Amino acid sequence: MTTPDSSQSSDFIRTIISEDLRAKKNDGRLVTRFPPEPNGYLHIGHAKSIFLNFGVASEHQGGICNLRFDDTNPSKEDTKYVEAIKEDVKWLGVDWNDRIFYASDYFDTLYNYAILLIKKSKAYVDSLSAEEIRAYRGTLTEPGKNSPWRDRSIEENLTLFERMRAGEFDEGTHVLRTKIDMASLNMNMRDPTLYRIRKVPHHRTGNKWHIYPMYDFTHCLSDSIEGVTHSLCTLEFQDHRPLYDWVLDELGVENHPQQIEFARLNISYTVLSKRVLHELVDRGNVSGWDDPRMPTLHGLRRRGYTAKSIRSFCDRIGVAKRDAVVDMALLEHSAREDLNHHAPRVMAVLRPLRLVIENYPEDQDEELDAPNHPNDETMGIRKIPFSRILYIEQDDFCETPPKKFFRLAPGREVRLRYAYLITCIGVVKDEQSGKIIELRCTYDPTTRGGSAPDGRKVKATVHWVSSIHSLQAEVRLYDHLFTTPTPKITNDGKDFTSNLNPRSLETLQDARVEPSLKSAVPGTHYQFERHAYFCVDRVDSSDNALVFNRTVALRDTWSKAQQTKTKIAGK
RNA sequence: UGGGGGAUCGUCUAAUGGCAGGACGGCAGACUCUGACUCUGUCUAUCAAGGUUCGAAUCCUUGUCCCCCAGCCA
Repeated sequence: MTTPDSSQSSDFIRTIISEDLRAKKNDGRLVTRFPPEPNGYLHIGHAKSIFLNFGVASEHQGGICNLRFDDTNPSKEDTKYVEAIKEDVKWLGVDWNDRIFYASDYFDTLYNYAILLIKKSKAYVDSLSAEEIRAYRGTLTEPGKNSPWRDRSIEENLTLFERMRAGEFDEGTHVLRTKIDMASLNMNMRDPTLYRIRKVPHHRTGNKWHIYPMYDFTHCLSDSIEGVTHSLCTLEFQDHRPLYDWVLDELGVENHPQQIEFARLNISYTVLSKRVLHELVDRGNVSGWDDPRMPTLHGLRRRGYTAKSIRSFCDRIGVAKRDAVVDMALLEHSAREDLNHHAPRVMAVLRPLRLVIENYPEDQDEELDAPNHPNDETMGIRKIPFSRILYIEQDDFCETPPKKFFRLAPGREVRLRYAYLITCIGVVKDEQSGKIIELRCTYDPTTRGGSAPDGRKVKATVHWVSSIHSLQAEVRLYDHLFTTPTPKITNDGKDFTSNLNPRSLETLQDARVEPSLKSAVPGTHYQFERHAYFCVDRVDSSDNALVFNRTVALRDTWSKAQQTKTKIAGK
């Protein structure tokens, strides 16, 4: 079990649980569970549930939380998803110890419970087609009507159900349904289906079964079997709670957990629906479940989000019952907050502009000391090579600087970070295009390290790399996957993909990074100073082909001010 | 127009009859060898209308708006 987080704020679920515990309900036991279906990858919405379930259990003496795969639909599920889910949960820092379960482990028990219901005359085999069942169900405002097969004898039902199990019937010919009330105001209570025939192999039980139990039958019983006390799920299951309780009551089980619903997570500029994420993967809108633009845990991890930042994000958003869309900026803040402490600083020039220091000897170079973290000496220092020809960022030079532009300009002096003060004395342009291709500068040899003996100040410090010493790298700049805060809301009946952001990925092939990054280990986090936090891509990066993913940009009041100015000017 | 839920700063979220608070965000400033970080100040909220009460986000009444439900998905 993970360590309790003492700073954990309370929420309505924790309040209920604390009260139950104080009242010695369930003999003072606390058992929760995280029940993913292995039909896709986990996303950050699942992280919310994981931290809620495992978190609340860890906060109480003796509390436990199970990891349980809800694997009742073999046509959609796969072992590869089971493995990916386990990896993600582990990555989040959650330890389920040996408490890993599968609903499919309960298939025999579930089958016997189904027989019990039949014997109690509370379930029957229906031979209507799927379409007919739908038609008989009625509508939201009209009651349904009983199936003609509803009054089969217990013996006939038993025989038919056994034959379903034995694989004697084709898919769709029969189902086992409860006998509740076709006129119920709650659609879920109109004789919901318990079992359907599926003639596909299951990733864990192989060909043993030809019938599979439905969620409403499986979930409550699995909870009960595992001794779960508090079954936490999302809001859309509120209407299912009467059925959850009905099944357990009818079967007279010993342990009857309490289902409590909370609002699922939504984040602006992305989608958190496994179905939709599946579509993005299948249609090739992204490179896969682990595309760094995806809100999946695999994607976020590859993008450079840390488990800790995701946890603090989940702590911050809280747990409540109202529908909400959390600002993506809050997630980004959580990333910066963690990375700021831990990511070593390095210099990288994303869009290089050649800079020649005329008074620096051609055949000379030297090494300068640079701290790995400006506010944390314990992270040490590294050497950075300096020479006559450097690269700086194109954005750090402006031939006709606007007001408040502090960076390099003709005749202006700035500091090269941890190096020297330089002054721009000339600009070389391409004769054809007029594009600036090189800057001519002089340096002040007395300013080695970056400060002037005479105490003079400069308004800006720019980062740089030495041209011959620097390394080429590919840099992937990621932006929001969608252009609108609520991607599922579209105009003119268009598909949600019409809101996909065409600029969600910009790849820079000619970035130059300092040589200390030579053997950067995949998955390592860095701050490219004055740019952003980056993560060495765990899939594509190697010693001879460095690839960096931008996790999240540094806050940038300068460019923000520029954008505001442009916007105002555009009006 | 059935049933089940929900409405508090721009966004999340506290306050369970007693000062509407926190975080993100925005704005302004200080600091700065990252226009970062940090720090300071500041901005903005109880869905509406009635009622009960010394006192209401909270209790009552009547409305309004939003979400979910008609899978042999979970």
